[in-house]
Amino acid sequence: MYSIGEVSKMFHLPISTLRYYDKEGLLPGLIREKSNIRKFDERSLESLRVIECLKKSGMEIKDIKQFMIWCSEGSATYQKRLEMFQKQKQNIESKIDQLQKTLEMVEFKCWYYTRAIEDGNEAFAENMPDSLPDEIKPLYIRSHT
Amino acid sequence: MYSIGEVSKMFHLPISTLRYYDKEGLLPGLIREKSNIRKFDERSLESLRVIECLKKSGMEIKDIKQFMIWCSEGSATYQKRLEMFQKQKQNIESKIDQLQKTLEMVEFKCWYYTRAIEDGNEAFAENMPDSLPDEIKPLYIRSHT
DNA sequence: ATACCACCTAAACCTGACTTCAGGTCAAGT
DNA sequence: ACTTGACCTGAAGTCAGGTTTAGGTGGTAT
Repeated sequence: MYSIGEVSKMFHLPISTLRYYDKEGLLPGLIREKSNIRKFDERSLESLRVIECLKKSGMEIKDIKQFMIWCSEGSATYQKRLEMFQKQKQNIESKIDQLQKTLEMVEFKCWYYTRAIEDGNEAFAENMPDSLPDEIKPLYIRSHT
Repeated sequence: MYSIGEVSKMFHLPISTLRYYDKEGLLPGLIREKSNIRKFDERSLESLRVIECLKKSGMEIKDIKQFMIWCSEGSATYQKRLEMFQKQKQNIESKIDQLQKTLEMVEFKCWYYTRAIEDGNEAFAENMPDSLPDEIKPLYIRSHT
């Protein structure tokens, strides 16, 4: 059993954030000691680990809350929890795809300014993509579609 | 030359957002017609394309503004613009890495709930990772570190 | 001439995810 | 007795990135 201050240090989260998560219903199993003090057990810590992961994946607080509620409802909600993770898997995959495309555009811009610095101007940009090095062409094409 | 309404349709951005970008200094070259009406030329449209990309990469409005200002300052700022894109390239790469890790965790959870549905309970989770299928073990290990 | 449409501004409002504030409880140390 | 430190609460504040509102201008169609 851990106090809020200890958990704050363990997870590198401000105490205010832990209280906020509790208030928002992200820690449904959280226990209060006599005189109202929060006590985090192993299950609460596991909840925090899951919250950390779901937040990194871009999930919103209210959806994380729904998941935590399902967890506290037992085996009847396995299917819903699975569907939630399957949807989140797709969300993450499409985010990665989007970032890959953005990365190509940014790599193109790196090439572009490297060349502009060499030349001292951007005149080369006037007759693109014909004048492009072959390894840049596919970047250029995809960056502008 | 396009009106704000036309540009709004072309970029699928609300008019209010275009005005907001202008107010925040993201469109330094924007021209006003007699009687104060915004007119978007090819350069403004190219700015909007760049803004779209930089936003997708997760850059903040104030940093995009800085970039746009550098663009309007000519060849003296090529180096700064290059450095900005190089930094942004790294940001995107580490975001992708982070999402890959999160994806592994989410894939593990998909497997976990698929199994829980099969079994009707989560008892199998008690003696993990020993009881894990070999193809899940590496996921499990990485998901919890 | 009046109705309508697309445009304009400043300022207030909104959402999500926190953070800060003002004031209160309680156990332990001096 | 009193101060200190760790905890508690509800309410207000913050920040980014817009959106909405209220009121106003100017050109064209009936």
